[in-house]
Parts: sequence; C-alpha cells; structure tokens
Amino acid sequence: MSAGPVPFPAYPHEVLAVVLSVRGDTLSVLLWRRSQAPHAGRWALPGGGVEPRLRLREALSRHLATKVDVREIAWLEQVATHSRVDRDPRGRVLATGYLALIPPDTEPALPNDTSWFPVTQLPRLAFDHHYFVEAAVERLRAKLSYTNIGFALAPSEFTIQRLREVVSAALGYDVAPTNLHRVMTRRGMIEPTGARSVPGQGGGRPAALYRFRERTLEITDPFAVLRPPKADSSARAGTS
Amino acid sequence: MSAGPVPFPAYPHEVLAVVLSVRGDTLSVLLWRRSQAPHAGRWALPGGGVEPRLRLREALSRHLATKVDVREIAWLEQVATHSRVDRDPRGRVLATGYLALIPPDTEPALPNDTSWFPVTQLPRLAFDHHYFVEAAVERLRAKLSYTNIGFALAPSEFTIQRLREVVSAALGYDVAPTNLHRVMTRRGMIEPTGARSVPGQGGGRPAALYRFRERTLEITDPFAVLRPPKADSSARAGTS
DNA sequence: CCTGTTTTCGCCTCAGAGTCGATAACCTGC
DNA sequence: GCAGGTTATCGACTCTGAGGCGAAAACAGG
Repeated sequence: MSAGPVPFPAYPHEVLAVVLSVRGDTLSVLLWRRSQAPHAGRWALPGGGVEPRLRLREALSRHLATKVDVREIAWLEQVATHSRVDRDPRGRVLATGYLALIPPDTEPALPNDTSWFPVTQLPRLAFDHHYFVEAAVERLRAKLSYTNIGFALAPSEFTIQRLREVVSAALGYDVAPTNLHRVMTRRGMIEPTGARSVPGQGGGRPAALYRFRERTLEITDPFAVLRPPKADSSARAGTS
Repeated sequence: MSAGPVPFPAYPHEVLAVVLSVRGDTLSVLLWRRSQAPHAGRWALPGGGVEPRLRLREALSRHLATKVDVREIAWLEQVATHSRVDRDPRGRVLATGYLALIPPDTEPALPNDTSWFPVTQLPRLAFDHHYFVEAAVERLRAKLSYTNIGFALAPSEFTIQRLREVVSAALGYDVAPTNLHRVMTRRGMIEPTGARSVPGQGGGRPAALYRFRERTLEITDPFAVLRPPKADSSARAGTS
C-alpha cells in the first residue's frame, strides 16, 4: 500500500449466501436460526464479515464452510449489494449477496441451528434477508431459461423424469418431460450416459440416464432480436 | 442504532458509474482524467466515496451530479461489487459499479477533465475500472435483447432508421431496420407518434416518428424453455 | 412524370411447444 | 417362460411466433 490514505468513508461489510437446492421436490433455501440479538430467534442467511485479506467470495466460502461442505457448491454468483442505512440495528452494514446452488443428490450434514426451507414457505427472516432471497430466486429462474445453469441444480446423473422434477421445482410450475428432453437435447445441454436407471419398484421400462454436457455456464442465445450479420464470413467484426 | 457494536470489519467503499450513451453512432462511456496520484493522468470512471447517511445509489447520484445533469440519466442499475485487495494502491477499497444510460439527444455540459470515449477504443483506465466497463457493456447488450431497455438509449422520438443506428451502436454490429421495426412493434415496445420526420436533405418519403411506449423496464419473456401450463383457464397453478 | 429514398407488406423458413400414438423395456403373476 | 400391466422413449404431425429477404407502395423534389 502507498500513495497516501484512502479518502473514502469505511463501513462494516458482510457477505451473505442464498444457498438454493431442490430438497424433496421443492426449491429450498438454507437458513440458520439466530441465537443472539439482534433478531434472536429469527432465521437468517449464512454469511458474515469479511476478513482483511480476503475477497468477498473467499470470505463467503469460509463462512459457508461452517454450514455445508463447500465442495458441494456447484455454482456461486454475486447478485447484489444492499446498502440501506438501517438494515442492521447495530449500525450501518453493507451486505453483498451471492447465489449458491447445490445439487439434490448431496446431503450436507447440517448443524443443529441450520435447515432447509421451501422458498414458498419462508419464515420471517432477520434483517433484510428476504430481499436477497427474492433476488436470488429470480436470478436463478431467469438463467434457467437461457443458460445451462441447471447443471448446478441437477444430480450428476439423472433420468428425464428426475430432471423434470428438479426443473419444475426450481421454476415453481410443471414442465412437460417430453419437451424438456427435446429442448435440452437440441441445445446440446445434456447427453445420455449409456447407463439406465435401476428399475425400482412397480416395474416398467428403466429410464435412460443423462448428464449435463458442460458443467460451466453457457449461454443459449436468448432469441437475439438482431444478431450479428451471419456468424462467419462477412467481415465487420471490429472490437475485441 | 442499538444492540451492541457491529461485529464486522469495515472497509472504505466507493461507488462508480459506467455512464453509457450513443455519441455519434458509437457507444461511448464517460470518463474523467485523474489529476492526482494514484494513477494521475489516467482516465477513470466517475464516482467516489459513500457519505454516512447515503445509500450507494444516492451517493452515486451526487457524484454524478458533478459530471452530468442527473435528470438526464434514464436508467441506473447496479452491476457488481469488486473486492480485490490490491485494487487501490492506497489501501483496500471495495467498489460497487453501476450502469447508467443517457439518451443521445441530450448534450451534457461536461467539465474540462471529462469526455466521452467509444467503448471500442478505451484508453488505459485507472485501477480496475476496465472490468466495470466490460461488465456494464455486457449487461446492457444482454438486456437489449430481452427488455425494452432501449428506451434509455434512444431519443424521446425517433425514426426507425435512427433507432437502428442507436441499437447498432449499442450492440456493436448492424441490425436490419425492417426486422427491428417488426420486432419492436410486435412486442409492443414502440408506438408511432403520428408525426413524421422532416424530409431533410435528399428527399424521399418522410419517416414516421416513434416513441417507446413504456419508459420503465419491462421484460420480454426470453423464449421460456417451458412456460407455465397455458396462462389462463387450465387449473394447476399450485404454489406461490 | 420520373427518380431516389424510406416504409410497409407478403412470403419463406425455422425453432419451440403441444399432442398423439407406436414401440421398447421392464415388472409381476400365473 | 409367457401374458399382461407399467413406464420410458421416440417419431410424426401440427400450430404458432420470429427472423430473413425482397418486392411493392408511399412520398418529396426536381
């Protein structure tokens, strides 16, 4: 550090995670119950302060490690920073919220004060945490329609039926499995593993297993109003 | 304030604005030239510290007021918060960046140290400001395709040709005016004012004038992979 | 009335969504 | 091991909305 002091006012800063996962066919968020004031007894998002040498994301990972195994987090994305002066009764605190996604086939060992809540049946949350939840769910649902973000919400291998359940839970409404299969396939998002599901009870044809082809975010051109001239050939590129 | 002290470390926090506008057929960003260390002589985004009783957005508006008339800002949206420990040589500073849009028919009186730069020909920026510019431009381009955000980038009244120029500049590639007209109309985004443009030089049929129907953000369902059952009738709703 | 410019319209193609039925693969019970 | 029930998968067809393209229409000016 050098070149004189920083000329800006400082404020306590916290990071918060909206950890979303499909638990038993409903999209749920991970909350922990506060035992101390302020808002003792209310449910809150996991998170906390930012240590001096950590970036926001790193600080958040450490806080999350006390709740879930961080390796289970398949997606982590910053959503928004809130700055209401009175959002914390103890004094002004800025808060940056992240969206974190966990696949449904991992079962984190939760501490006693922590549990999953369906996003449609949230308890009263501490501070302004409900704003973060709303924003994160909205972000997730938007991205489900034009990215392959589903990879972070689905098991590593799944049947189309299971994928339908997961996507339906995340979106909040039913989707038809036949169209889901066709769309995901046509977009090249999923591919069959070759294996088949174990028949299970009740008989019937065992379903084929699929996996997401990529496990990093890819954007499926959301019908671009007006896309580049024609992809290849025709010059004009210009920038970057 | 009450209930004990805030238990989180504090950091200087600044707000930055990526002010974008179409200037002479190219998407441009508003920069000012730093006169003092660090990074004296380099160009930087407008912004600064956050006063104690102001929210981030309010603080940003005040900083912007020294550069442009705030009333000209047609859209203001938070994009991201950066936290690299060494992003400011004077010490750790967190920074929250905003995207601000200004219509092309307003001509802000700029201070001497301030001017517009085409986003494709940026000078070397101070700090990590280029990250903010990239993120803001990306956000703008994404939203152009599935929202009516264009209202903040277009004049209050315009011909289809002019709209094409503005949109082309923002996207960085040419778009066909005929499709633009149809798409914008079909989505109900624009409507004719009834007036026609002055013929101008060269003759030809005078173009009809249009305006954006709404000047607040509306989202045009980006082809939802799987949308709700059928909107009305057919029961099945369920949650929410 | 001819020319140049801009708008407007029609036609074509393509992708997504929904429906239906045929077929495949498995179970259970006899 | 075979018949019948159950579930999964796939293809064919249709419908709708969007983008690409080009021709026709509308209009000002000479």
